[in-house]
Amino acid sequence: MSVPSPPRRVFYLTTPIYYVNATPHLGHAYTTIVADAMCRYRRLAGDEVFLLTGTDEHGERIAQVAAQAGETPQAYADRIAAAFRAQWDALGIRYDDFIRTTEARHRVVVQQVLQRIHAAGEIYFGEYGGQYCYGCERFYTEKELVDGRCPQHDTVPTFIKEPNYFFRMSRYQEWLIRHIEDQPDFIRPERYRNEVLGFLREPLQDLAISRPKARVPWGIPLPFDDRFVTYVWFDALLNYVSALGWPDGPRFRTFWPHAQHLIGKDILKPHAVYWPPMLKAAGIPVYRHLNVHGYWTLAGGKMSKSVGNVVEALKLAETYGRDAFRYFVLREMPFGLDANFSEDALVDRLNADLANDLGNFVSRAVAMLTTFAGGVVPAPGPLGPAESEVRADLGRAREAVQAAMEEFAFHRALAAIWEWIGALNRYVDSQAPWALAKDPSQEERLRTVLYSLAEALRILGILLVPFLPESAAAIRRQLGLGGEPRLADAETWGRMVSGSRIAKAAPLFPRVVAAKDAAAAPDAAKADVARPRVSIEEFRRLDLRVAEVLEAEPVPKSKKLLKLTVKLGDETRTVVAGIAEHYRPQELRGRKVVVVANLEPAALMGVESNGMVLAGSHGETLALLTLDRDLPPGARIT
RNA sequence: CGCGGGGUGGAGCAGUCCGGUAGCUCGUUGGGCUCAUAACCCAAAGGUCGCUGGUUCAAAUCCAGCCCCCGCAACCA
Repeated sequence: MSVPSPPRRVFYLTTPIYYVNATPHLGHAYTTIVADAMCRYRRLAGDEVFLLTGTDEHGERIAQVAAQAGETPQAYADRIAAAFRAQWDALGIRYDDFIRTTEARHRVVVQQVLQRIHAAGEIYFGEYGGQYCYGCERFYTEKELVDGRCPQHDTVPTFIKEPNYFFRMSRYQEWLIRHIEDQPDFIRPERYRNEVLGFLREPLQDLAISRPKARVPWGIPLPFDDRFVTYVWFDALLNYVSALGWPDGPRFRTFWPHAQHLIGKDILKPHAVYWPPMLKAAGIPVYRHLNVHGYWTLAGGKMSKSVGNVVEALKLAETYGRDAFRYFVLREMPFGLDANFSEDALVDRLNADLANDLGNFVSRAVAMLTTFAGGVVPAPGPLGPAESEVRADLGRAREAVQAAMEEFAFHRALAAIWEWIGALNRYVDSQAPWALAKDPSQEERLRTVLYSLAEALRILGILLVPFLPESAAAIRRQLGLGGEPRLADAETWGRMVSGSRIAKAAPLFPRVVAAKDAAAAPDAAKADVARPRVSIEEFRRLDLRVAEVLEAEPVPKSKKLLKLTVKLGDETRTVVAGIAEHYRPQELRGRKVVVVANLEPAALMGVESNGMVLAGSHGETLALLTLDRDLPPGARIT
C-alpha cells in the first residue's frame, strides 16, 4: 500500500530570534529542534524549504546586561549570538540563515518599513501620560500602584508625559478578529487561537513603537526622528521579512507567501496581535500559520532559577547523544501542551524506544542477514500474508505521520512509526527465520523473510531522517545506501536491491544503565564542587549579624514571602524572606536569626527588603540559622 | 474574579475539537522464543476518566457549577 505524496510545496519556517540577554537553554533548544525536525521532514518530502533563526539584540535590557558584563552592547551581542550558533551546531541543527537584528540588512528594512507605515499615516506622534517613579525610572499603571504610591519606594509617583510615536494598531482590531475567525488554523493549536480571540475582546490600544534615545540608546533610530529608537518588538518581528530580503529579494518572493512561524506560548501576543497589523500596514501579506508550543517544566516541580537547570537540561544532549535528546523532546511533549523534562524520563525513553525497540530490531535484522544469508540481501520469493500485513502497517504509519506532521504533532508521528517498529519485531517473532534456516524445504521462505527485513531497514533509514538524522544515516550506511534519502522511496515496497552487502555495526543505541539516581540531592553536591574559593577578605565583606524578629507577616498575594521586621542593635529594619512555605509568622516572632546586613536593598512583591535571612535547605526541608547560646541583636558574626 | 495548563489502572501520558467497546509506555505477574542490546513476543492483573448537575438512546468527550494541583505574571535577595 502506498501513500501518494502531496505535490512539491514551498515551506518557510522561522524560529523566534532569541533575545541575547541569556545563553541558550532547554526552551530555545526545543523550539529550534522542532523547527529542524519539521524542515528535515519537508525536505525529505521534496519540498523547497527555508529555515530561519537568529538573535534579537536591541533594547534597554541588553544595554544593561552588557554594562554589567563590562562590555559594549555590540561586543556583548556578538558573544551571545556566537554562543547560539555554537549551540545549534552542537545539536546538529541545519538552518538556512541566521539573522541578527544589529546587522545592516535588518536595520535598513526596519527603517524602510517604518517609513512606509509613517507615510501611510499609520504612525502618529503622541504623548504617553503615566505615573512615573523617578526612583525606579519607569512608568506604573494604576493597577500596579499600591494606594497610589510606588510599590517599591513608597513614594507618590509623578504624572509625566513621555512623547513617543504610536502605531495605530487599534484600527486593525476588527480586521484581525475576522482574519482569525476566517482561518481556523491561522493560530494553532486551537487553544492559543482561543486565547488570542479572548484577548481581542478587549479594545486594542495603539502600540508605542519608539523609545526616547536619551533613555534607551541601544536600538534602531526612527528614520523620521532620530531622537528616538525603535521599540524592540517592532524591530525584532521584522526579522522574518528582512532576512528574506524584503521588499523584492528573490527569497522574499519565493518563500514569504508560505511563511509559518514557530514560537513558544510566552511570545504569543506579539506574534498574534502586533505582527499581523504591522504586516498589513506595511502592505505585506500576513503569514500563513502561527504554530505555538508549550513549556517544559523540570521534574520535581519548581523550575528553580537558582539551580539553573534549564541549562543543565540541555547538557543531557551531550551525555546521551543528540539523536536521543531530539527524540525525547519530540516524543515526550504533545505539541502545544506543557510537559515535564527529567533525566529519568529521558533515560526511560532511550532504553525502551530507542535501544529495545528500534536499536534491537536493527541489530537482530542485520545479524540474521549476516548469519543466514552471508551478509548479502537475498532474492525474495512470493510475498505471503505476513509480508502483506507488514506493508499494510507501514501504509498506516505513513499516513499517520503525514497527517501528524501537517499540524506539528511530532509525538503522534513518532508514535505511529514506533507502531510499525513493533509490528516489525512481531513479524520477526512470528516468522522465526532461525527455524526456517534449519529446514531446507523452507529456503525460499527464508529468503523472502530476510529480504523483507532488509527492506524494512531501508525504509526506516528514510522515515527516521527528520527525527533521528544520525541514526537514520547509520542505518543507510549499514545497507550501503548512498545519496539523499527521499520520502517517496519509502512508499514503494521492494526497492532494496538483492545482492547488496549488509555491514554489521555497533548498536545504534546501547542501553543506558541507570547513572541517573546518583544521589538524593545532586544539585547541592554539584553546587559545592562548582563554587570557586574565596579569600578571607572577600568573606569579611559580608556583614553578618544576629537579628531578633520583632514582627512577621505574610506578604499579600505572595506564596513564598514573609515580611519580617527585625531588630539589629539600635536599628530596626524590614527583611523579606522566602520562607512562607516553611514557617508560619507566629513561630518566628521573638526568635533570633542570622541576617546579611549589608546586602543591597531589593523590592520583592512591592516590599523593600534590606538584608537576607540565612537558612539552609536540603530537598524540601528548610531550616533557619539560629544561635545555640543567646547573643544580643546586632552582634557580629565572624 | 490576573493569565494559562492540568486532574484518565501503581508511575508517566494519549484520547476530548468531531459523543458510540477506555488506550499507550513503564512497572508487576505468568508463559514463549533463542536471531537480537538480560533485548523480542504472548497473556494476565489493575481504572467510579477530580466532584456535582444538565443535554442525549448514548458523555472521558458537549453545557453549567464546584474542588484540587502546576506554570507564568510579580516571589528563594
